[in-house]
Amino acid sequence: MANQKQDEGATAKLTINDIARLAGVSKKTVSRVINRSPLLNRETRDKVEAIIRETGYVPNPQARALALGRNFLIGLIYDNPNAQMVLSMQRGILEALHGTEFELVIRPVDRGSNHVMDDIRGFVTRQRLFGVVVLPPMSENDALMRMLDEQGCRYVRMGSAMLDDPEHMVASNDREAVADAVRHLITQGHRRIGLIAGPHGFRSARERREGFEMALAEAGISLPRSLVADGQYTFESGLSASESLFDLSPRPTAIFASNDEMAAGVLYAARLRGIAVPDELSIIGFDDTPVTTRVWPPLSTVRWPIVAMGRAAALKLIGTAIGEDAEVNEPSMFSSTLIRRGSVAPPAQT
Amino acid sequence: MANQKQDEGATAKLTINDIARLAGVSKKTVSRVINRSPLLNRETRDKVEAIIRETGYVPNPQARALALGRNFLIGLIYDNPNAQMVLSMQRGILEALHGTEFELVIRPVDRGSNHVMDDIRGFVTRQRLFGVVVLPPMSENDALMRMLDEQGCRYVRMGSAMLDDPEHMVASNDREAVADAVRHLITQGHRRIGLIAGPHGFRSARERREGFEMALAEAGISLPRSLVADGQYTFESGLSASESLFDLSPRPTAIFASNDEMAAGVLYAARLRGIAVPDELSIIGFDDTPVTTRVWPPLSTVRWPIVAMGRAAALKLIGTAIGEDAEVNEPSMFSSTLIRRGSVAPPAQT
DNA sequence: CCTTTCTATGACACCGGTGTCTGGTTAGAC
DNA sequence: GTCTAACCAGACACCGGTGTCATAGAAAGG
Repeated sequence: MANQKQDEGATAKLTINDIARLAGVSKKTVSRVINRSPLLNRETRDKVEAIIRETGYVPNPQARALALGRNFLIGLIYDNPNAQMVLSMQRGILEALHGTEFELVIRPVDRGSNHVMDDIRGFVTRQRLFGVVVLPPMSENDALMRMLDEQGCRYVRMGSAMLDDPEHMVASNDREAVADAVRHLITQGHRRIGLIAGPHGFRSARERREGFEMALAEAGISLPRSLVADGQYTFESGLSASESLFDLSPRPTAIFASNDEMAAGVLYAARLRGIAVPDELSIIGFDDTPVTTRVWPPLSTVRWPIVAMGRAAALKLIGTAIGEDAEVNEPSMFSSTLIRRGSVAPPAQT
Repeated sequence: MANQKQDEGATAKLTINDIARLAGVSKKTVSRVINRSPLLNRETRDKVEAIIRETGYVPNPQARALALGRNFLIGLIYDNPNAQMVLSMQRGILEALHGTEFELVIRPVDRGSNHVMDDIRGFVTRQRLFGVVVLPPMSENDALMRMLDEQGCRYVRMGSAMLDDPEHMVASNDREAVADAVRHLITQGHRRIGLIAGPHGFRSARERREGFEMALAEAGISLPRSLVADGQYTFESGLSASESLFDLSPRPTAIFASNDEMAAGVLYAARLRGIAVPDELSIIGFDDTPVTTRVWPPLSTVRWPIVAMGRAAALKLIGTAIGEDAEVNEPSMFSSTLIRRGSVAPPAQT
């Protein structure tokens, strides 16, 4: 709109040739300066650097990518109902990428669709991504990883258990974390503890269920099938799943919901029935999403270090970029902790 | 891991030359096929297309970007406390980008930092982005837009009021939406209505406040300064802001919170004080985030079409790509609607 | 049948960087 | 005073596409 820029971009883009001409050197020398080549005369370097600073020259990443044969784009592939977790993961990855020349390209996919595979293939091959981070539940798809391998696309997968080479995986130990949470309930005196499981096909659902069963088994508590209700990781599914649990007689005195959304559903259902939480019913969720502190009473839950895991995943990916054989010492296994809030109490005396 | 791929990428990347050789034509002809040039012999086209299909050739986007002088990356710049809104916006933009060759690169920034401007400049120039979508409150920064202009970077900004040329802006009409919500409260019989305002410096905070004041003025209700509390769009700020409102005597019978997080804070504070909602206090929030349906009672709120607005923003941006002068007929103004849930009732008879 | 016009294709330079190899200086060794 | 080595910097090809222009062959016109 201003009159002085007729053409696109007032700052007519400078090229390496412009800098070379201004500095009176060859483009290759400028290239050396940019890439911090050690075999450069100090004066030459200073001179070129001064020009670069003055002009504000920025190398064209497309040209660089073309010449180098690889680009600086990391993809994030996800298909997860948990918005909060996706966003935290983005944050973690971006923290790791900050200050590097890498950028993050996001790609939500539809797990249900029968061309997910093609979608993702198109995504990674079209953009020639440097690598991708895959979030659960997509990350549990081994066929996808094989495909990525075939396409020569690096990957790191996130998950609830170590499913792969630690070099390609960042995981939290859901099973143990849930077992801890359930042990906490048992310590409080609970014996009839209900489980709202996550959807079939989610590894996290299985891990959490196994942790639940593990803790009960340890304490010698039997688990009738009726105390396990199926959920879909959604608020609504938590709501309806708890209905079936509430119909039981005797009613469970505590419920572990496999994620916070469902735990919020349990709480809501309890209110609808006039069941007091935590006096008549204890609830523990999983994820530590903000909703846990918005409801009343605030929900006890299991917190896992999403941001740190995202950061670790990204560092694993770009670690190989720095030096092909540079040791990548990011941890692969993260542990979660039980956050105690107001939704757990000893069972009523009855 | 498999023995057949020694080198990176089992599918050694095919180039346009390979296709040209296989098809027995020049690379330019292959290029024409890819770009659907109309002046091509049918047979030639079919032959080349067949080869492309068989081999699974995908043009290198970096080379394309270099030759074309522009790339196919859209940036999303945001600095917003509202996770849900950021994610919905991402979804809307991605919907619009789906099926095109554009990808979305995300870039959260720190508004507080005093090198935000440089950060963003680095982002858009380094990657030579095709264009960016800027979310509030960054989108209210006119200096940023000038800078983007200077860098020759297209942009579309999102906001709560039309701040710019409709070509560069997608906005919702927050003022009118809030006025509607408050009119609803007035219709129910409320006269002492409190406001929890958003942070200074957020245009949305101002618009919502003005809508609030507008509705009261229409009804001839005066607004003492004490009925307005400052918030920061966070749950905690809503919580503490409502304390001051609750200390008033007489207490307001209704509170409009400028976003849902703060509305959730009001609800929480009410519970702490033993104030019944909606019997003794009505609450309306803004945004229609999931938390509104997780709490008890579910919160009435104002819903704005985030996803649709994101889609519109992206289409505006890439619309100019299709044909330089193609009419972009995406709407620029969107309107919000009041969602009635359980947090509003007529004031108590007292 | 020859010229003109149009159509379909190819040759070649170019986009903006990087890798390789070569050549000119300078310094150190004899 | 040479010879050699070390060090710097430049020439040039190349990455994988696209734009421009030339040209061969076919179709149209006289």
